[in-house]
Amino acid sequence: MSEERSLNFIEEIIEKDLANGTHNGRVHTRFPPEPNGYLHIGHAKSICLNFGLAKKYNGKCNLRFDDTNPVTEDTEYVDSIMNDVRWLGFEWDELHYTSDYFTQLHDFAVDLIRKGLAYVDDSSAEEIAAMKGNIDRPGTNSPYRDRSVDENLELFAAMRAGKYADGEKVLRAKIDMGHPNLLLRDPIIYRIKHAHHHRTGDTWCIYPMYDFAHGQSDSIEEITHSICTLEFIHHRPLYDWCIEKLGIFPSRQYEFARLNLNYTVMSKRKLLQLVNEKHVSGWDDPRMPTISGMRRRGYTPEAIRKFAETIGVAKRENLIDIGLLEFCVREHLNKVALRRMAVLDPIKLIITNYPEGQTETLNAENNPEDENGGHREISFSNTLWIEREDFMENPPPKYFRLGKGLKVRLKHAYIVECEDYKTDENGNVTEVYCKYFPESKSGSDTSGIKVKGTMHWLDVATAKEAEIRLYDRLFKVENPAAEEGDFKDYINADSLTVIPKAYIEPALAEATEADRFQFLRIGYFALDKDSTSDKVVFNKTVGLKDSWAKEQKKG
RNA sequence: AGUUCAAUGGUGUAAUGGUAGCACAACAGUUUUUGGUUCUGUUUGUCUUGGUUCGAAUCCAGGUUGAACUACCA
Repeated sequence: MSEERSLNFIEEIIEKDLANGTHNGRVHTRFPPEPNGYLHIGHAKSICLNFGLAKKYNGKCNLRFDDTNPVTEDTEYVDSIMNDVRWLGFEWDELHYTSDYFTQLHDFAVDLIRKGLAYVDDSSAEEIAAMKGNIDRPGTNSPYRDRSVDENLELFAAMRAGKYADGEKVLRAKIDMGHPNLLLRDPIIYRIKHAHHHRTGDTWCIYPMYDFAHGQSDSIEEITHSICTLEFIHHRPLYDWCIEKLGIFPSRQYEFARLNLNYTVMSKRKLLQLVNEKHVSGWDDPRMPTISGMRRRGYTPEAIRKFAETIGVAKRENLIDIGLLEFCVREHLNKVALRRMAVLDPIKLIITNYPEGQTETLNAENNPEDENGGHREISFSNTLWIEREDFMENPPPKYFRLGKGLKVRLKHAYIVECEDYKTDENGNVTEVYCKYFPESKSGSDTSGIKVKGTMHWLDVATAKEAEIRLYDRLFKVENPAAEEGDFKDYINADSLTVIPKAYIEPALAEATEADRFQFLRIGYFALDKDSTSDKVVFNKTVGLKDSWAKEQKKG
């Protein structure tokens, strides 16, 4: 059904498993976010991968909240994550929370103690860190490492019963303090936290660590292919160790390279800082690389899914050009966005030979890319708004817009020729005077006049006002996280431009947040949630390709 | 420094021992009542040194470069 396309390395693994009859041909993945922040475009890559694989191989994909740290997690994030996954176009087969497994996880820990593979350590965090050794020096055994099984059982039960304060004791796996992989030097698997959990409340005061929760949760759900990002590659031996020692369902972990986009940051910690320190208006600020930010800005799920497919999946570190994401957004919006006219920086155009007070209604197509897109009516008169940059007093060659003696077509209307203009005391152009050619009406042009340029415009009498917000990249450098010093030093101070009073077609006043528009010759726009009945606000999603701007840059 | 992973045009990603392809970007045209869109064409690449082989981007060895790992975070 789909065109020939090569497999990524994970698909190859799956197809090999399928061919070998591993798990009886069953494919089951999961997307396991921690509910401690909003999802971003990097998560979108992972979501598309995990849910996409399940769909492709007729399998299942779970959504599982990895909520083992009560102090950072919250239901606000749970709700936003579910909303974002659905908005992207995916539905989970099973919904789980790691916290639902707390009892089983606790029993796994007891099992490990019984097998002599875990012990309670009374050392402080500092002492444990000191005994850990480092990259080129082996660690040393804890003095508590050889406690008896019975003593460990008793102590762990006391930990669970709340007999100790936070940090007083931990449960550690007994592996090898000399192991070159630091994660295998007797990792902590349970810690004491007298904290309220967003789902289990005060039932527990001990919580499992990631490494003692994630793999077992995969195993409990009989996940066949547990896909995560490269930084977890060192955790895999521990993931496998737990499964092997516990003798539970053998889920397998595979790692791929996370998405990096230039001119932005992608870590939840950094995004949280931008929000908390008010560098942006919130998690859904249209400049944020979050799903909610992109949604608010006007990106579509189709565009994001296409992007995820285009960038591929591999193990090589990457830094993807934001231009590719924008290309995917334009590509989709070009097909679906309704064409409308808007003037962002207005000056008046007065048609001197068009009768004062006369109005006519013109018919304009909604989308030239869509035959069934229909038409709308727009009004025309002798006084119009046009874009300031569409007129020049001294136009250079190849300028296909207005200037004294130059002719252009007004989109869907007539051809006009500029005869004069007026400036204010500062020399700024305020009005442009043109004559129009009555026989050049769009659709019934018998004038025989050929023009190079077509401009957008608005009838002053019927145009409505709107606030328009323009966005630029949030950072001035390609990779702020890799730069010297604080990443926030590289924030682009001009990333937001607000145009308080622009003009739009009357029909646009009725827009909803679900609509997508192309403002002719400017770019794609979507209604912002800040809109009220008196004031509509539009966000610029992304600009149109502008080959004139490029031409000018060449000088 | 130890361990692990990776290295293909400017950016991504294919080629699974047999013609280095695709997308974006760039450039030149084409089309166009959006300087949008469409269509066509062009430029640019296998980290390095050896080895195996009739044949290596692919396999092997050494080197180089980059990344990750030393939270009671995930």
